[in-house]
Amino acid sequence: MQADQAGILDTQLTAQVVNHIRAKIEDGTLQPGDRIPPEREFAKMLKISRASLRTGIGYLAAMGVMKVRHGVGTFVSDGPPEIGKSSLGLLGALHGFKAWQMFEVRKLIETSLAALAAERGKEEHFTVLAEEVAEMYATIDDPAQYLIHDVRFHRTIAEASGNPILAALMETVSTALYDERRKTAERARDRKNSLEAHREIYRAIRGGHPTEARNAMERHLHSAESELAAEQSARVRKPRRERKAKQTVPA
Amino acid sequence: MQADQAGILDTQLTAQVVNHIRAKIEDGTLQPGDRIPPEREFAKMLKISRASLRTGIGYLAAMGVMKVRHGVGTFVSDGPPEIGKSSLGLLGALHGFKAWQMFEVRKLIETSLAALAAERGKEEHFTVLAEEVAEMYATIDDPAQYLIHDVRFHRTIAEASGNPILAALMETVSTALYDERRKTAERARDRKNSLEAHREIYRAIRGGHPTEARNAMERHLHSAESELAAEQSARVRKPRRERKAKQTVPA
DNA sequence: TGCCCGTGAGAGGTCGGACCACTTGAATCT
DNA sequence: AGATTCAAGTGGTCCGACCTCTCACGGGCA
Repeated sequence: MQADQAGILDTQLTAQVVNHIRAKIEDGTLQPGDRIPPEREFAKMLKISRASLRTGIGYLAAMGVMKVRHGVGTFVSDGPPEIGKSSLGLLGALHGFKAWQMFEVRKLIETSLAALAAERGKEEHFTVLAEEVAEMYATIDDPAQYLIHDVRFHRTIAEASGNPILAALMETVSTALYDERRKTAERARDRKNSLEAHREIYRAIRGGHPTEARNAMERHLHSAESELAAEQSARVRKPRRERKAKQTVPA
Repeated sequence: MQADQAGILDTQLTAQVVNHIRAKIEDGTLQPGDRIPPEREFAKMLKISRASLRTGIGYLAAMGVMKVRHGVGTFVSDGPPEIGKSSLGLLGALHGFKAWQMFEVRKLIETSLAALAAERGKEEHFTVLAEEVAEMYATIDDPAQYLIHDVRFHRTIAEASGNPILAALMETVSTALYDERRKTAERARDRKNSLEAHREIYRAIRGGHPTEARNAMERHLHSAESELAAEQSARVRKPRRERKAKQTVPA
């Protein structure tokens, strides 16, 4: 488990900080929501400077393991797990990920999530799903509100799947995809179709039909992708600039 | 471009650094392999202290976007993309991810990868796959070497899938899973089975049969999981390594 | 009594600038 | 020519001072 191997952590000291906290987490000394000592104290304990300690904490914060609150303290993250949620967008720009590739991943994950939810979902999840569908009906004319319930619907399915890793991955991909489309305004007709699709998904899941749930989700995402593509094709695309020499770039 | 989504970035200044570089990457000014100015210079340009700059760079490095090389410089990452590769293990410990959950994700991703590879793979990929299978034959009695080719085989399939995001996710999950089992010694008979499985997968992919490829991969991973479970259950009375010793903080 | 606001302790955030450690390649010695 | 040395350049660490943000305590006022 001392997995710094491929890790190529910044340096010795940050690695020391990370391992120290990692150990505390793995043996249960530190649990979600717990607070670590003030930086000045902690630095003294570890016999390193405050700056180095902060580097290590920053690393953990970037991974989503720690949460720093100015003026309050530093805590172990206690919300739902996040895997590279904030980095996918940037990595996409860097490596030239295409929207269809992200969508392909999303479809893969969400269809499986739907199937798993149909298999393992509990009554409590079904209840929430039903509520969200109802809310979508109620907010069919309010795009912003509708979107909130749409997101919650998918998130609940993820939770019902019983696989938090898959749920986290869905969150990551969805977020990156959402950033891509944030500027596009959904059309009312799209929401109408979307609503129907969600109802189908809900029924398949509640009925305990994995394959149907998977197919319904597949159809839903497929049409969502088509709508998104249609909207985006109407927009101007900025081309990537060409650069050959690998040298220092002026700021 | 936009203000970082819900981005709970550490602070204003780190956000400034991240956005500055993000912008450069998004408009193509910075590309993989490029070097950014020396910290002292760069800090002066951005009119912030070197410490703050380093915080921002550390954040980007943690996300896998930047690569810092002591005594040389700081570069934009130029290898294959990584999504939370180093964080999954820690997040697993924190949120209590189970091995079966990780395996479930791995199966989902790799089976899809195999199917996609069968659809989209190019001759070059097939050639490499064939070579790796041959190497596996040759190293059937050398666990360490065998493992290397095993990994390369799967990695090549990922590349052949034409979806770098999915490939990166596979890498992430595999790494985390590998950390769990690094101590277990594979048995010769397992490698024998494994080898057969790889041959089947290879043939299905080369033949352009997505469904067969998916099924073959499914079978392969299923038996791999069983073997892993068998090995781990065999070592009862040894639940977790005791890292109490390391609690004493190596100074 | 009870609400409001000032205030200070404590926590993280930023700073600058000295000094250490690592890489690299040019200058020097053999 | 080849091996060795060394200095410049770049990231790594440290110190210690000061700024900003939160929050709770407690006095003042209604």
